[in-house]
Amino acid sequence: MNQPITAADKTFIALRDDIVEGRIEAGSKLSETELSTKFAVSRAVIREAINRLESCHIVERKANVGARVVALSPQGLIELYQVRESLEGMAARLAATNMTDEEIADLSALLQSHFDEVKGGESYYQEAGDVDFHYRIILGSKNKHLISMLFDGIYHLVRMYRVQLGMAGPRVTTAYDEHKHIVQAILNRDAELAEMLMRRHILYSKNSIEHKLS
Amino acid sequence: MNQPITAADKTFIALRDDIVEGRIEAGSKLSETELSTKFAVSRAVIREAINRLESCHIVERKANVGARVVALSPQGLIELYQVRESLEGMAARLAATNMTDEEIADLSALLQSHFDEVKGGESYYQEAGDVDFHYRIILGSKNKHLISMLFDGIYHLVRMYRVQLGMAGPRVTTAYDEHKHIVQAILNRDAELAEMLMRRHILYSKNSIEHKLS
DNA sequence: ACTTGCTATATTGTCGACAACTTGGTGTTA
DNA sequence: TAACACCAAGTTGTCGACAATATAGCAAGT
Repeated sequence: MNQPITAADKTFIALRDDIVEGRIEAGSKLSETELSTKFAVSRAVIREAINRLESCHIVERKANVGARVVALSPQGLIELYQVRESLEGMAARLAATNMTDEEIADLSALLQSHFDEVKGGESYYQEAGDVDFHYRIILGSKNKHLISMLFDGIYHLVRMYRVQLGMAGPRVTTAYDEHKHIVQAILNRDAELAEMLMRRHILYSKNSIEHKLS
Repeated sequence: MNQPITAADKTFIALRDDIVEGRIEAGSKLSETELSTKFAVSRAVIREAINRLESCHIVERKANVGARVVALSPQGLIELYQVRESLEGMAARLAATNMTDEEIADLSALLQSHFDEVKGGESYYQEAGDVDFHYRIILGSKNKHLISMLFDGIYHLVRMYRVQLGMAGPRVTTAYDEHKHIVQAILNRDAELAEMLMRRHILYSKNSIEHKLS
């Protein structure tokens, strides 16, 4: 799926991006016929794309009625971060035992490059870097279910909230230190601590966002 | 979806049960044409059912090649229980704050009925009761994502392992005590403890299963 | 005016046929 | 014999048409 092959793949990704980026607004109805003309594919392809979006929890469907883009709400965001805390905490725990020394070294290098950017005054410790950090740890868990749940499901939703509620990326200043401590715990193969630190990290992140929203 | 409406709903559920119960064996290929004759529906319906099975992680699909039922492995079971530990732990934590007094009372009553059964010598503290207990706590979390991930995704897979690797339900003797302590923690609104106990409970369960397998 | 029931319309669900792709086998060549 | 190209059969992907269902609007009755 990294290389979209079929028309349904491409349509799924295009539609998902349209929704996540807000070009199709949250809560709006998805008409199959309308979309099929817009994307120049048959309704079967659109239906498959919508089905996949549904399993990502990006749209909701009712039989014989149709599909709507999910509505964003503060409550929904909180629930999302609760799941993130749970899953990514476990991912950090597993990563501490399952990552190879090489992978940990790479992770350290990534962190160092972030440090250089922050120090350089660019303060360009933006979403891309943060996401990359979390990605590596999730992959490091080597747990198929964790990986797919987070990558295919949760992360696009998180991004949708980020984009549409206009949060300017993750917290720049303190997040770096938190990342550093997590890497240190993984380096020490301290699974318990890695999980705890990751959960705190996400909890702080959630609190920060809630604060911005209020 | 509780009441399957469309043909795709019914086919999805029928197919899922066939796989979980082992009537379609793990690792086997799913031919769309073959299934469409077997269930007397069009291939479109079969395709939708298979798509949904894929998002449950019950089958795996490769573009232009087809779908296979997932293969069961000790490693897969371990990964599954890691996710369960993570998610159900969080569910217990949330349940401790989000369940109503009434729901907690019902949960206590359920536990009591289990106690009566165990005491009555029937030792009929079987899967149904165990599953019911966990269901209520998951629902008590009031977290949509948690609920759907566990109900639609994880639980059918767990059941598939249970049936096909022939594990005779959950541990009868000690599980009751663990359940009791979890309920007590929820009753005390002690979220922290509830999570910890639930995680232990699932961890023990995993260890018990691993022991049986070896 | 409000409710009730029907009808018309539009949308989703299902189907069978065709197109595109993978795979295994065959034959050719070095 | 090994390697390569190609062909054939079968499977999946895509399409347009038809059937079933929901929704909005109108009409009639109280």
